[in-house]
Amino acid sequence: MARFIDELKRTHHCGELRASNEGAEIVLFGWAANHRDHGGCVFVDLRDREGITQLVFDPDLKGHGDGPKQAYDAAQAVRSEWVIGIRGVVVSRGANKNPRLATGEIEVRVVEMTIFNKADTPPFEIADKIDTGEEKRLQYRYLDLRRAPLQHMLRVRHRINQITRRYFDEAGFLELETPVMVKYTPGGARNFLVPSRMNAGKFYALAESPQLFKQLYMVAGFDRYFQIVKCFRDEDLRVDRQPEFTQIDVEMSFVNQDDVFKVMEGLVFRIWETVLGIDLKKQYPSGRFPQMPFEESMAHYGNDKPDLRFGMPHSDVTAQVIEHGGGGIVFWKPIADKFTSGEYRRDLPAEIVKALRVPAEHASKLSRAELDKLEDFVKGMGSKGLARAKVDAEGNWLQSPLAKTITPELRAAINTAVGAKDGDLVFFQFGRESVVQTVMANLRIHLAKKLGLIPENGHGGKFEFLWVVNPPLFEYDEERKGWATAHHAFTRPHDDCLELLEKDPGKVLCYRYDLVLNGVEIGGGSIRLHDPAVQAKVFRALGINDEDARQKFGFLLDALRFGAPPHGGIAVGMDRLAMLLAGADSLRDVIPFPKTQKGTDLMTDAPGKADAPQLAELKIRVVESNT
RNA sequence: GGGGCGGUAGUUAAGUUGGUUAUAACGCCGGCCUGUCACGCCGGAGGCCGCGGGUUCGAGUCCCGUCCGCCCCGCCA
Repeated sequence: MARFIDELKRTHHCGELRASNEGAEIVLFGWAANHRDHGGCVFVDLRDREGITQLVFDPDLKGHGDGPKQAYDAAQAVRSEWVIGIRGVVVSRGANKNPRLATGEIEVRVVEMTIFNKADTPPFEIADKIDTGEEKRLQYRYLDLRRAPLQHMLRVRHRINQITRRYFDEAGFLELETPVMVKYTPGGARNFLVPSRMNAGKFYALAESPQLFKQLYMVAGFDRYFQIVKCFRDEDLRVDRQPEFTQIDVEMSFVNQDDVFKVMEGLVFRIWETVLGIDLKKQYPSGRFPQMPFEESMAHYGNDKPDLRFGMPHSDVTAQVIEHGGGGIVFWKPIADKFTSGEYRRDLPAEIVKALRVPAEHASKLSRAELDKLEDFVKGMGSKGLARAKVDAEGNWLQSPLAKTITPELRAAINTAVGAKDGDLVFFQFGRESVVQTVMANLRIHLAKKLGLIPENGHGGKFEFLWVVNPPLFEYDEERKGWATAHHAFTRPHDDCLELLEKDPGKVLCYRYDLVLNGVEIGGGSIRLHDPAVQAKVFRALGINDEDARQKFGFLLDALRFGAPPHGGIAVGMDRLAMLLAGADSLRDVIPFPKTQKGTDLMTDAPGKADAPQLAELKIRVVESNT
């Protein structure tokens, strides 16, 4: 029998002792966070997941035999991150209280100690705030995870999981699982492939989402489904994109878009209440989040995930430019000429002109050098340059390459459109719509950060939720010269758009929706297309023939013919939700063992090579490419 | 696939127009110290300057290539 663990069981965690425990004899286990040897006595800060308790090793502690002396002798050798167990007595710190510590009123006089394990000197300090680079932290992730901020973030995940399960269970949803290894189908996100040994030469795909299976659950009559599920996508990574991530996946039968919104709003309200103690009812008294049409979001923010914590919307001034025939600006004339009808048509691959007004109070904070640097910023996104104009009290444009040639009429029209006032600064971007939108969307955020217009994330931060609704069902694919689905082929078009499916596909809107929080898309879904007749029309508009359709979605098409109820759903990115809740800047901070931007794991060195026998079994030959 | 930033003791960084012994802080090791809690004081050790080539009398510094990390575009629900 070992003295500690077998005989002496842990009585408390390191975060829970208070003045009320004075006099108690307790047993603590944990890691030595810090040691301060004062010659005559030794202090050790003992840490476990609940907090820190100060231990005092005093060789002259009376009434406990020679235990304290032995513990003191051993404690002198204790170093950072050694794992120890102690038996001791809780005493008041008297005048030496530490208000920064939850347990700061007391300390534990150690009577007996064991060293469970020594530790190498850690490569970085296990402290709340460290300046160690992420590379090192990921390499020693298990040490990084010992730090309180990361422990906190993983607790946030735990809370979200528990709340989500309880919420959906109470609302009559069933938590059902879907396969992770699924059939590979081209199109959409790239799949991770898993070779099949028993079917050599063939591959499973790791599911990029449970989409089709949750729809089949609806066909099977389960009515309300949810799952907290890992998904996999082999696409390039970003600060908010990981190759494997977790979704809160939901599907419901006999519902419309608004029914889905209500369910998800209820969940989000409860998560905010429980995790942050924030009552979102104060911000959204109706219990509902605001909605914005996709079209409006693109026009004012350049993307479908606007950050509404600050203003500075864009103005699309293409119509004005067209009306004035380019208004004397050489580069704008061709844009105007394309639209001889004078009608701005979003359904064609277009070139557009957008303006972004920075109000005078902020514009004055930007130096000439900073403004010039913005040029490099936009060029990195495919833009050729960034024209700007300072507006004076009469509406004249100063310090601007556009000022010399622009007609007073167009200048006035643009001033009106953007609401320009004395001292304002207006940025312009023109050219291919996709580039202009990307550049302007990023410029707006970049400027807001630079100007300090974005409040901090997390506790005490600002949370701006938004549903972006009614996007077009199709996007024009300029490479393929045809229409493609903006999402997937099973999104339901608006009923009043059905006729347009054949006549003018670009104008067809659909029941698809994104939930946006602070400029991050935290969820998206749609009402599905359950009517085979409409389905056929959509495929026709997409130029998908029956054979293709059968190849890709055969089983779903079959299922839809066997009595599919009207249904729809949504998937919420759990990691992104946790990131915003915890006030983290990166998904990697809320994922216990994240991948790097190249998809590698710096700790385990995954992915790795497979050995020859296994590859042979799979009938896979690895070709080294030297090109 | 493209654009940008970075890589120097265990960690984070400095390193001038290329110049002889590559700095600092924290950490680490040793010593001293009964009240610290970012303990303090004294002393010490610690370097493949990412890697490979080149230019040069001489390269952390300049050039070429390459690897790794980060941010963004493309891509991606």
